Amino acid sequence: MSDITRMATVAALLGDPARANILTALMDGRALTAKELAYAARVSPQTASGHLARLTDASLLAMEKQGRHRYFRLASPLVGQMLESVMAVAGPEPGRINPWRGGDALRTARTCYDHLAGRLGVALADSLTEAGHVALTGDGGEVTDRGHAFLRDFGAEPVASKRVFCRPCLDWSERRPHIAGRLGAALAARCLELGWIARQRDSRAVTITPAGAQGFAERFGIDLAE
Amino acid sequence: MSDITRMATVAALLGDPARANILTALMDGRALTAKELAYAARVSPQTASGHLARLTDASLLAMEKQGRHRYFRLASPLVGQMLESVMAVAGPEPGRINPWRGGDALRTARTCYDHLAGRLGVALADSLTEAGHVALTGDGGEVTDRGHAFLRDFGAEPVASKRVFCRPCLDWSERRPHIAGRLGAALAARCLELGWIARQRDSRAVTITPAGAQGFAERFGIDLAE
DNA sequence: AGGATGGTTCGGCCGCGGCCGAACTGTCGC
DNA sequence: GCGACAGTTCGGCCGCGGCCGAACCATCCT
Repeated sequence: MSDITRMATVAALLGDPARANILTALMDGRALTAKELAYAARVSPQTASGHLARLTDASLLAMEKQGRHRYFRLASPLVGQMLESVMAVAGPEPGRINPWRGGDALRTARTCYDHLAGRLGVALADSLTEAGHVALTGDGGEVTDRGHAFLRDFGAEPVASKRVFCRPCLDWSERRPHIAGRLGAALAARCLELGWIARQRDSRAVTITPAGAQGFAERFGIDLAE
Repeated sequence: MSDITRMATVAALLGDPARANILTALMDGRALTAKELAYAARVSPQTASGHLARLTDASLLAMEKQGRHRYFRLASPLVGQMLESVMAVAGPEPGRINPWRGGDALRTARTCYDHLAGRLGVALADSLTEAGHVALTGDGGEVTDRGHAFLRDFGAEPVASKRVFCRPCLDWSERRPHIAGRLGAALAARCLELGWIARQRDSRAVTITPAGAQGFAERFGIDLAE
C-alpha cells in the first residue's frame, strides 16, 4: 500500500459526517464514551461502534476500557492538527468561535459520573494522598485511620453500599488519577452541599464558587488559579 | 451546512484514491493538464474530468484554460499544508524521500511542450524584453527589427508555419510569462543545439550545462545561480 | 475544410459502505 | 441470582458514487 493510498484511507475516515462529528467532539482532548459519541454523531450506538472500531484500527483514536465503559480519545496531537488543517481549508467563514461551550472549564473541574475530575479532582486526590489520608495503588485505594477521622470531620461520610469504596480513576485531561468510588461520590456531594462547587446545566463542567476557592485552599491547600 | 459537514465534504474529496493521486501530483506547485492528471491517477480521462470538476468546485484546485488545455494546480498553499498533515498522520514510515524525481530541477528549467519554462524560460523572456527585442502584451507578442537581427545572429530562426509566432505563456512555477510559439520553440532548439541545455529522460526538467551557464550569462545576462 | 487531439457530458453498471433492528456479551449494582 | 445498562456483532436494506464506453464540444494544425 503506497503512501498516497494510505493518505486516501485516512482521509476517507474523516470524510464521513458521523465520523467527522466523533472526531471533532474529541478535539478538545477529552475522552468520551461510545454512547456519548454516538449521541454527538447523531447515530445509533451500533453504528457508532462500527465507526469507532474503524477509527481505532486506523490509530486515529485510542481506546481504554474503564469498567463497562470504553473511553475514546484522539490517538495523538497529530490527529488534532490534521483535523484543524482540514477545517482551515473547509471553513471559509472567518471569525468562527469555539463551538464547545465552556472551553477550558471542563479541564478545570468536571464531574466523572458522581465524583470530581479535572484539575480539581486530581488536586484533591493529591492533597489527600500527601496528607496521608488515603493511599492509592495501581487499581485500588485505602483510607487510613487519620483519613477516616479527617473525612468524618469534613462531613464526607460515604453511604453504606456494596460499591467499591475508594478507587483511583485515571483523569483524562490531567492523565493522573483522581478518586472514584463511594469516597469520591461522598467528597463531591459534600463539596456541593457546602456550596464550594456548582453544577452547570447540560455540561459536565463544574464551577468553583468563591467559597469553594477559599475552602479548597484552607482545607486542602488547593489553589487552581495558578 | 455546518462546519463539521463541510470538513467531512473536503475530507471525502481527499478520500478517493484517484483524487488523492491527483492532488499529490500537484503538491510541488506545478500545474498539470487534465490528461496528465488522469495518467497520474491511473484512471480514464472521463473519470479524471469528473474528479477535477469536483475538486475545482470545492476550491481545492484552480483551473486555467490555456488553448485547448486546461491546467490545474492547488488552489492555495493551505491545500498543500492540509495534504501534508494528512500524510503525517497516515504515513508511519519515517525517512521517506521526495517522490518527485528532480525536485527543484523542474522549477529551475524545464520544457513546456517545445519551449523553455521555469526560471530559465522566464529569465530569457525578461532579457529579450528588456533589450527591446520582443514586446509581450497580454495575449500576444511581437519581435522588433533589432530583435529579428539579434535572433538571426543567435541562430534561432523560427521555421515557417501557420503556428503563432510569438506568444506569452504563463509560467506555472514563476507565475510570470515566458515565450511560447514558434519563437519559443526555435530558442529552445537553438539552446539545445549549442549544448547549453540538455534534456532529461522521462522528465520535463532540463539541465543547464557549464557552456550554457556561460552562454546565457554572456548573451542574455542571465545568472540562475543567485 | 478536414483531421487530430484535449476535454467534457451522458448513461448505465456495480460494488462499497453507512445505517438500523435484533440478538449477544460483559460489567455493574442490588 | 436478577435486572439494568454499555457496547459489540450479525444480517439485510439501500443509496451514493466511482468507473468506463460512447458521443459530443472546443481548439489547434495543416
